Amino acid sequence: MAHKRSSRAAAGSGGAGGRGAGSPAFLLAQVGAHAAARFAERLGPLGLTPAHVGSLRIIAASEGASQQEVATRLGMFPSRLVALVDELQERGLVMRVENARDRRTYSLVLTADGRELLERIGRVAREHQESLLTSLSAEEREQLAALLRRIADQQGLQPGVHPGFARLRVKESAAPRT
Amino acid sequence: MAHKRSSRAAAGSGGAGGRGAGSPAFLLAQVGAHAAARFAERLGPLGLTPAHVGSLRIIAASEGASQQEVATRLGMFPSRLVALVDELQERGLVMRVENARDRRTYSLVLTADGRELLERIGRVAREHQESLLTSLSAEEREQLAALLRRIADQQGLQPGVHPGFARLRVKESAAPRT
DNA sequence: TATTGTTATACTCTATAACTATA
DNA sequence: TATAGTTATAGAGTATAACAATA
Repeated sequence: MAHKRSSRAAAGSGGAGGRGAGSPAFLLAQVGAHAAARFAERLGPLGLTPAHVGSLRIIAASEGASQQEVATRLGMFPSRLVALVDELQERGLVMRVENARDRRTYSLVLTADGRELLERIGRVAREHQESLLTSLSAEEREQLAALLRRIADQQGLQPGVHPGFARLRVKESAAPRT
Repeated sequence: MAHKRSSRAAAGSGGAGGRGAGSPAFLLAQVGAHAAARFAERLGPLGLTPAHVGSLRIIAASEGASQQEVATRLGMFPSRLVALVDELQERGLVMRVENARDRRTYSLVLTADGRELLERIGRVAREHQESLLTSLSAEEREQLAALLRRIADQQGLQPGVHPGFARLRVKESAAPRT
């Protein structure tokens, strides 16, 4: 049903070559955005956003870290993390533990519910992946992951940190100079 | 320099398996967002956004289409396309040609400058791709593209249409039910 | 009455900048 | 004085709804 006879042939400029709408770079952005959107959809019923999940994962991976540290790792502004942690705390997923040595800081810790939810998120993520990569065999999935890891490493991306967490602003810049 | 000894090993839950921060699905979203952000950066000096470029490409690929048609293909609201076309028109890249048969509609056409700029964008896109995929050989790039095309086709993605054009809203949804 | 293009309004989201309390 | 966390403000961006012209 989804196959309209190699649907991605025309549109754009060249053919299957290396540029335009069919280029690996564009496909990467396109499929990646699709993957992110679908995952966000699956998170909806849990009342979570991708940013929530990213925060939970970082907090779980670095127990006791301060908000500044977590914000830095996620590449987001501290003021933004405050709101996220507020929400996670209200729902009993995360605790702000007072730090005796420096009473300005809090140590962020997951609650039991938080850890439980994280496991549930893991199941949702696996369902999502299965649905997304259903057209690829196990070997092909590993092949894809290997290629992507190479790119991610070379580009200096941090594991577990989605660039969308830090909303990079694209300056409108000055004159067009067409 | 970028290699901190297989940097993406820890963080998240499992190892290199299939889930968490190192899963193909997450990598796809992560690398895809990175690719999109970098491309947007390169577009900055041209005074363009990815949405501008997407519109230009669709208009070029379907000369004379109405705004409704273009908006539908891009998956965006007509009211949003109006603003984009306004800007493209102001800069002499696109023309709204009156339609004799139906005077409610305009046929969107690229100007000579528009076509020229589109070629320039093509060069920028190739530079971007080269910089993004510098760690992959030519065969590996084609391999990657082939895998992504399979996913895109199976998922019903339209060639040349980035999901980000249609800002899908993720409802906060009702109760968490943690 | 329905549809195209347009304009106007409201809303969401986020960066930035103050502010406080501790150091 | 500098820093962690917080709060408040403002600005960008976009969906939604209303509107005018034409079919």
